[in-house]
Amino acid sequence: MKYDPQKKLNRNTQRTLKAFSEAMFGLLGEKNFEKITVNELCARCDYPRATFYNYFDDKYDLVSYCWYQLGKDAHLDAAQTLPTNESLLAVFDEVYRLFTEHHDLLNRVVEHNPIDGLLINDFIHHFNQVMTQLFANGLSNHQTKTPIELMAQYYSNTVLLVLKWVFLAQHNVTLDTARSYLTELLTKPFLSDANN
Amino acid sequence: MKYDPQKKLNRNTQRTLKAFSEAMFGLLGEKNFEKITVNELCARCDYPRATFYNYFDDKYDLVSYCWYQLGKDAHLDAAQTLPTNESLLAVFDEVYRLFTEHHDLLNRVVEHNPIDGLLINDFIHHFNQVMTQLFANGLSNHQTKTPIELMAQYYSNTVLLVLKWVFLAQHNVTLDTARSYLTELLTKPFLSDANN
DNA sequence: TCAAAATTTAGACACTTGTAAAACCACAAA
DNA sequence: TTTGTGGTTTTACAAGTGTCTAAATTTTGA
Repeated sequence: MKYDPQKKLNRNTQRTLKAFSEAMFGLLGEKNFEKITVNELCARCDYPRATFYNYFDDKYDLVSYCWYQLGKDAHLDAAQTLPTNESLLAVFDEVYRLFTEHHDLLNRVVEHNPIDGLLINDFIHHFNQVMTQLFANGLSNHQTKTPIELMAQYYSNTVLLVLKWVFLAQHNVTLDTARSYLTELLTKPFLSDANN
Repeated sequence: MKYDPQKKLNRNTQRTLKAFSEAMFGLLGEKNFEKITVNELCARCDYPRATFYNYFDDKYDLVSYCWYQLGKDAHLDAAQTLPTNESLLAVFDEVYRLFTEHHDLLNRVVEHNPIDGLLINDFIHHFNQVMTQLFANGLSNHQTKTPIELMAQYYSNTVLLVLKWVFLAQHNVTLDTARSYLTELLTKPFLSDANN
């Protein structure tokens, strides 16, 4: 991104960013991301090519701005109070809520894009970044042999693994079931040798 | 891949595949993957463009063939005997060994490619696929509330998280330390509320 | 209200991509 | 030796990418 979305932007800039991200969201629901061209995006929102490159480096840049937009109204303050079961699950719940809110967008995206393709990877990766950061802060005064950064990545990874399973791999289980999966994964005390 | 590397290939085909993958390995150590063009690959191994497209769909296709080549001499049979601590760690050890074997290639790659960029994601993803498959087989007669496929993904994810930390994020800790991280992550019985 | 400053747009450019048709080659069977 | 077949290579092409310059337009501040 050439513009920092955190910063105050003038009305014109906001309008342009919105137009492009809406064009992208629209097209994502219609066809494979790889097949989407910059020309197409520009045609859809009726801006010249040069304007696109004025705001974004390329379509990857735009799509990551889209994920930012999509994620920015999640309230993940619970992560600040890590480490507790409750706060971890609270974060999980909130992202579950967010993904539910955009359920039909996600469904349409999954229809046209492979689950392990670049686009969905990128989507997951975006939230992974955000959550890892949050968890790392929350864990900052926690002490373990394992580095905090690694722990944060682990928790974020695992939370998103379950959410990907539910919303992108479309197993569409209830929040309670999803929670029970997450809890089992995180608490399962390693594979027992006496098992089976 | 237009050719199945499992199948027997005639000498010519093998030579061509090898030439292209070596060209790719070479260039990966020299510059960012995004900047590598098909023309460049062809120039390096002195094959015409059309030949490239004869064998691969695009450079992503080639690079995934490269990862396949790199990974194919890992002996991961231990995964068949899941679920036990030992077999999981045995798999971990073996991939650790494999990555150590290619330590300088990985270092060079990391020098030119962002840790969270497309290339390294793809690299991790390749091994994730392979390991998830193995674990899913190993777990097939194991019963839990959580779906087996999800469990397999969880173990594979976590193993690779640590390996990525060590080899790609270049914290370069010893096998023993790496093992202890993995064990702590997998056994840590959730975040305790009484903590800190 | 006007001129300077900044931003947006048009058009062109060099380059890459992936595909397709036709020429070319090697090697086997007749 | 001839002929056919399969694969490789040449060449050409349509389309997309990202960059650049200059012109047009908008914004800003005096």
